[in-house]
Amino acid sequence: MAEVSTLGYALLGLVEQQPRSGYDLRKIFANTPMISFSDSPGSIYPALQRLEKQGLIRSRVEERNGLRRRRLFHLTASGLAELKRWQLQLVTRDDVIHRVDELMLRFAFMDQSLGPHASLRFVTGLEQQLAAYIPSLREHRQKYGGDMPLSGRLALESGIQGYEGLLAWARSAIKAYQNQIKVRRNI
Amino acid sequence: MAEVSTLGYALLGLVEQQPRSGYDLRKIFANTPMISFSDSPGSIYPALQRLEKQGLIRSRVEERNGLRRRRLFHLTASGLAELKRWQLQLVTRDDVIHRVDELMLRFAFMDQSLGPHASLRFVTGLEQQLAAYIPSLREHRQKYGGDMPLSGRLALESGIQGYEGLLAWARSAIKAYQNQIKVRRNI
DNA sequence: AGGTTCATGTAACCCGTTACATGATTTC
DNA sequence: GAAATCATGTAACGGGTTACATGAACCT
Repeated sequence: MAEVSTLGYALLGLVEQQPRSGYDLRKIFANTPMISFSDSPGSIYPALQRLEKQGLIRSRVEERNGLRRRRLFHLTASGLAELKRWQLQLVTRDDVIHRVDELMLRFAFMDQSLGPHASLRFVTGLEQQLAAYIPSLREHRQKYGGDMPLSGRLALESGIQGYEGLLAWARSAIKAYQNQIKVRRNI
Repeated sequence: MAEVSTLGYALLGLVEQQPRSGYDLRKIFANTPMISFSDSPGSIYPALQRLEKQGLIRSRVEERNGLRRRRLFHLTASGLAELKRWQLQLVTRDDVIHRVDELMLRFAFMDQSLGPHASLRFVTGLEQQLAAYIPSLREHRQKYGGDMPLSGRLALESGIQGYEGLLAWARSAIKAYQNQIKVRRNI
């Protein structure tokens, strides 16, 4: 059976929050910071069909007095399990290099499906992978930076600063979760 | 005639620096910060074939005494023109939202093909688009941040900080080019 | 009556991924 | 002589992009 695409996981995370129609999902991709996903019907409706075929979501047509009918999708038990499996994977160096956006997506819905302890483990893993990867970029800059034209050097610099910013973010996220968990325990 | 993919432009930029073989290009994608591109032969060799069919690169087989022969690709005049056309496009809001990586790629090879004035125009345009886009993300955080679970809020925060970091980078790049151009003029 | 928004789809095309395949040369 | 590296390809598959298509309800 085929695998779930990044878009597929975004859809799973959104229909977990509440049952939604294809149109709802398109609006979210068009109007919120999830705008980095395409809101074209040609990507979303086929993706929903695939997820339903795989048994990860199910749909029913909602009849609404006066209003147009629409097809509402909701998550199944196996869809929730697949969502969790995907989120629980260890953060790898490869994720950090090739799939940063997907990492953030995995994290964005994590509290709602797995709770703060899993989220804390995730950002901790991310912090470690970033701390391990960034030095290799710095080394490259030191070795070859002198020979590069200014635009090349600056482009490399932008990559390094992007990862450094992410590392700083991960560290502040760790603290935020440590605080939250401590506070919860004291209630 | 079909268009050039992001990978295609990366290849054009690299063979502009010097003639290179498919294997050279794979090694660059495997061992340098351009590692965010895939180094699989199944992407690179077909991409090179497409570029050659489009007349943007040309190849000759290099015979090397003792060493294996390899196919060296070099940029054609029309390839250089296409590379420049792609790089000279105005930076749009859509670029900033959907194609940040491609923007950096456009910039990375810009000094070598177009010179510092074009690079300065590019980072200036990028700075403007970022400065215009970021407030809409901040607004979203202010409106909906309170209702979001911690992981969602943090994920949004990471996006905002990423764009803010890029904005700071763009401003420092603008200064770097202004200095460079001033110095050049005084020689 | 006409334009906009709501709402859901299909189909062709392209390209990246993954896996398979081959053979020469260098190194140990 | 075996393993690693050099070097170049092909083929099936899947999914995203773009464009096309349809129709109901709402607003003016």
